[in-house]
Amino acid sequence: MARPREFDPDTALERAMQLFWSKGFEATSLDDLCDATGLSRSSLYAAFGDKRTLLLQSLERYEARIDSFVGGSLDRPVPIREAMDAFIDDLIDRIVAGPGRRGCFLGNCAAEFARSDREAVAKVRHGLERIEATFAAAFERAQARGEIAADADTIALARFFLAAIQGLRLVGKANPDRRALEDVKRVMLTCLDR
Amino acid sequence: MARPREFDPDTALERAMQLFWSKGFEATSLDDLCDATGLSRSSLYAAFGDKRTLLLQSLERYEARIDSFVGGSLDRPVPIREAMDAFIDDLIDRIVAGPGRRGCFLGNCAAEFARSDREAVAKVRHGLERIEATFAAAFERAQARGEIAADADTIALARFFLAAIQGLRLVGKANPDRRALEDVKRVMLTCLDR
DNA sequence: TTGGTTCTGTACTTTATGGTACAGAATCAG
DNA sequence: CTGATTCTGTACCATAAAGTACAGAACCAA
Repeated sequence: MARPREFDPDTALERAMQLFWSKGFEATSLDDLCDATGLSRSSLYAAFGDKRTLLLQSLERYEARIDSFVGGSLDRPVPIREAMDAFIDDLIDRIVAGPGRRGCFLGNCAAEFARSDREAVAKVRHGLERIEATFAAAFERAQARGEIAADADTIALARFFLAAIQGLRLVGKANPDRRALEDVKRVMLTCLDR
Repeated sequence: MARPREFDPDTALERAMQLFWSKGFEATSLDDLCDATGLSRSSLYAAFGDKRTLLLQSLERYEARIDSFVGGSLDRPVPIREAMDAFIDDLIDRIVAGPGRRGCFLGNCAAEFARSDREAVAKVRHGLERIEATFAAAFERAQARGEIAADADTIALARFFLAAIQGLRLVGKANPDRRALEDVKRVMLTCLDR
């Protein structure tokens, strides 16, 4: 062992992820990344490999975070409908206020890489499936509590909410209008009443 | 008047649009555009202005086309639920088969330009609102026919389907799995039964 | 035919990009 | 203290990009 690192890789990755999330992969230059992380090119490359590898690591980081965020939001001692309502309301608040306007990092990467990077898309799919499973688990618990019809298909519901929320966030980018987004939310939530 | 054009601007724009739709704006180079259209740089610039202007024109072209496609799909002599089912099934078919995997051009641009190009986003919003209106009109007609509950909010329904379909197409990019997408469709359609 | 005008293709310029080389600074083991 | 080793910053390289200049081809009017 010799000279130790002068930076914290964890915070550097966090900053890189935030930047990729906000600007997308192509639109983020290495200079941008160096500015945001405070690292020089050499340190960046030594620590994380090239730009694309850094993106893949950012995706993994995001996946873990978003999944635990979703899980935490839905695993509260309130009816599932109430929890979902609050969860989506929170998303809408952030879209309208601005910071949520950058969408979901997974969704952004799905849009950007669908045709060009199979490995990145595989990571995105993995992340989406994980969120889907988290939704499904919450719906199953709610079903056991009698809050969702016993014959409801919780997997289908999970897939639906996954897609609908991606759509909400995407549409919100172009039209961050609270009323419109709340209309979407209201109809979405009726799918739990059955 | 002097030397006439050797190309058809309409087909050139069509090809440019297809390319932007498939690859996105940043990832499409001028060389790509010249290859696809068969034009030289000079002709491209003289006819359409710079790359960004060409994208904006592509957006307008797409908007008109997608709106008339949606309108045509929903304005058939069948119950609205059946028409929506067929419409979404068609989307799913294309996603699974491949060509639909590039998503909706409006959605792609929403994702790519949300933060970087207000004018492009305004065009996207305009297009989305137009589709929303087309959905709403179809739902109102269906409501008048008694196929949708008289107290249903057709605007909210339109906004919901707009977002949900964007979500379906986005998720389909990362995971073009027919069963999963049909699950999403099935739950979506229940929102018309009320 | 001819002259003015518009179109087309090539070659170029400028700028920005991702990635690398390398010299020197900082550290720890012995 | 010393020297091997790892880290950091600067300078650099090659490439690709968007956009432009310009010469010459194609056309129409007279």
